[in-house]
Amino acid sequence: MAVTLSQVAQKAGVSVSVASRSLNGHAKTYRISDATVSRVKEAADQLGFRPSQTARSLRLKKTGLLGVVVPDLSNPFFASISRSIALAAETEGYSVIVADSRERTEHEIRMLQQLEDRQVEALVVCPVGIKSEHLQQISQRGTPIVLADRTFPDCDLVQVTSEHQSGALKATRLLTAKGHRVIGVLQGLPGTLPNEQRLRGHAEALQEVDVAFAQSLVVGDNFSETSGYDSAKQLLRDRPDLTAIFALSTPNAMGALRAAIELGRRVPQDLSIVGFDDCPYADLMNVPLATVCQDVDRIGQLAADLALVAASGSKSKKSKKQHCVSTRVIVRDSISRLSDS
Amino acid sequence: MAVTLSQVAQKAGVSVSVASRSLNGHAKTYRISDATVSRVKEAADQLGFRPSQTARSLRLKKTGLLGVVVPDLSNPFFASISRSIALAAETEGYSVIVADSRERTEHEIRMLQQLEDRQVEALVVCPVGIKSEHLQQISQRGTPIVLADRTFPDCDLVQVTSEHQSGALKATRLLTAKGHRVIGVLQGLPGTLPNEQRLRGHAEALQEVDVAFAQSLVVGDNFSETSGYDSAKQLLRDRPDLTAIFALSTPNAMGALRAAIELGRRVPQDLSIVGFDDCPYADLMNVPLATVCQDVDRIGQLAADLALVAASGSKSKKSKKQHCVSTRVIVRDSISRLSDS
DNA sequence: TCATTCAGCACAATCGTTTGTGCTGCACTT
DNA sequence: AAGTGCAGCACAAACGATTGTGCTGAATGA
Repeated sequence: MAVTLSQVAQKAGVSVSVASRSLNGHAKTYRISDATVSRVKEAADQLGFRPSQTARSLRLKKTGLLGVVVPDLSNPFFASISRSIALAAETEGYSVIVADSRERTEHEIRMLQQLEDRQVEALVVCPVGIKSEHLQQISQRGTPIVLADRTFPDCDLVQVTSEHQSGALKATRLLTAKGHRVIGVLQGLPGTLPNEQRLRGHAEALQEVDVAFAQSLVVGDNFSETSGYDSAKQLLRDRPDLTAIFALSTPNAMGALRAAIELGRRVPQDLSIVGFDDCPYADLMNVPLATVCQDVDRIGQLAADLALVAASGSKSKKSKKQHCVSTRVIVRDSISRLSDS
Repeated sequence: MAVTLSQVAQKAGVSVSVASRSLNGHAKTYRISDATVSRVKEAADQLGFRPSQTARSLRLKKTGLLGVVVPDLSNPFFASISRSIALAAETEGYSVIVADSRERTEHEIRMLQQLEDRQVEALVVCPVGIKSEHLQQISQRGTPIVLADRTFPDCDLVQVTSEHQSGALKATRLLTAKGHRVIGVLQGLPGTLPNEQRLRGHAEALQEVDVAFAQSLVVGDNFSETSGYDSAKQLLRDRPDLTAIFALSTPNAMGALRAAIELGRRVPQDLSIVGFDDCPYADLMNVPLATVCQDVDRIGQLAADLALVAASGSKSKKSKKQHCVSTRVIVRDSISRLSDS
């Protein structure tokens, strides 16, 4: 159906090799006359020739494809990351294949396999779970891989992550500065680097005001709204002395907000809430949620750039592995000063 | 780097053709002995053979790729559509390349070109703008194309769209039922099918209560928040008699909400607002926004299915062109009964 | 014993590019 | 006039798979 190079060559009255070189700008180095070049170009134009990317991928061993795997594309956080990756990739002439692992490692593995088979030149993965062997294997098999968001402490893959610890530090400080001392934490997936670093930052802020970090105040087991809702509800019942909640994700925070409303706790009068990550229209929320927000665009762009650099040879293994993107605190109305009664 | 079929063949002591057929289940039809088949399979396993998708794409003229173009991947609406497309495609063994047209026709054209060059087997496009020639051309060149969300009235491409008119009818009825008669409309991009059909539904609802549709109450020129904000602010100033606003998109509605707050108009006491499309956590908003929501999952799934069916031959042009997905009204607190003062 | 048959495989073309190398003339030189 | 050089192109081998067809040898029949 599509017009091929040999048809162009035929129309121009030359061989395919000459046609190829004429169109690729290799004319000079292969001594092809200007007259021939323009004849070829004209023929190509007239026929509407478009080189088959599939064929050149095979020949050049370069697919121009970047694989992206995220846990949930409908989550604005991952959607934004995917977007910035796609935009960054496009400026380099790459296309991105996105895959949704549906928060399941088994799917993640399958999607990665598929992408590897398609010979993507590099991968950007926001992993689910806490194991990284399958990722390391891919890397060892030769496909450069960049981890974003949920990375692994002990793993030597290239990683892009936010400054979780200092972000959490700043978040908790917002609370301690207002007098809060009994602060519940709605955590995400335990064992993941973001979660642990945020906990550490939280503990650090507590230490600044001489409060001991209490594991009993840390509840929840993943980044979802259900986890936030359930564990917040439990915590609010168990600990009447609780005056504030630090939620380690936006869904967690929304779950907390919902729980608070249902339990008749007014935010921020009865309960202050700080979240992690922003969400669209957060300022128009029931209670505009104070939060530490990550620079999703930068994360995506950086991850894409690192992946593409890795793809373009440069097998100098000495390049930096850990890349951190700074966070930004957004103060909104969900925090109130604790009346020292 | 990767292990090829010929390596497998060599290890098994057979020719590539035998190896190929052994692994593809064509053994019987080509009279290959069971012993040979298992030898080949074992060799493939041991070497970790994975067939090059690039090579088989070239040979089979099937890339197994589905192209998706959306105006803004960070918009939850398009993110969700992309996700359901990706999930649907995956079950059929397809991978999807997503491209973000950044709300610009010029980018859309470029992305489409790129996808065509990559020989995607079908396209799902949420077009920007109001021209469809470039889309028709692609279709004519042989790549099946399915339009979603923003479709074109006069165009004979396969389309998946919501029941905009009946949706808008239901939305406006929410307002007229509460006594509202002077209703401002924050419209999206004029000329697009969703916009026009929603306007028609709105007018239909007005007619039911014997109110003439007034063009002067229709403001705005695209689906963005800025458009909603600016035009709402203007409208609220110009028309003190206005008691309600129907926003034709979520960003438009959010802009209106922001404008209302800034102008000191309480929602819903002073001003009722109804939106189109839902957004995450809408129920936790400042004013939980009543809205007509589209079934994004269904839209994506349907679009993907149609695209893939079109890709799989079935050149029976007699298949249905226009596909409609029903909408659902979500009543929330942003509407109040008009006190008949 | 010779021809026929078919099981079991190998050969080679093909998909559409890119690219190393070889071939043909013409213009030179001496 | 024979050799040298180079401009200008064509040939053909890859890339890694799929697939139509041809080849070989053993088993069968007569």
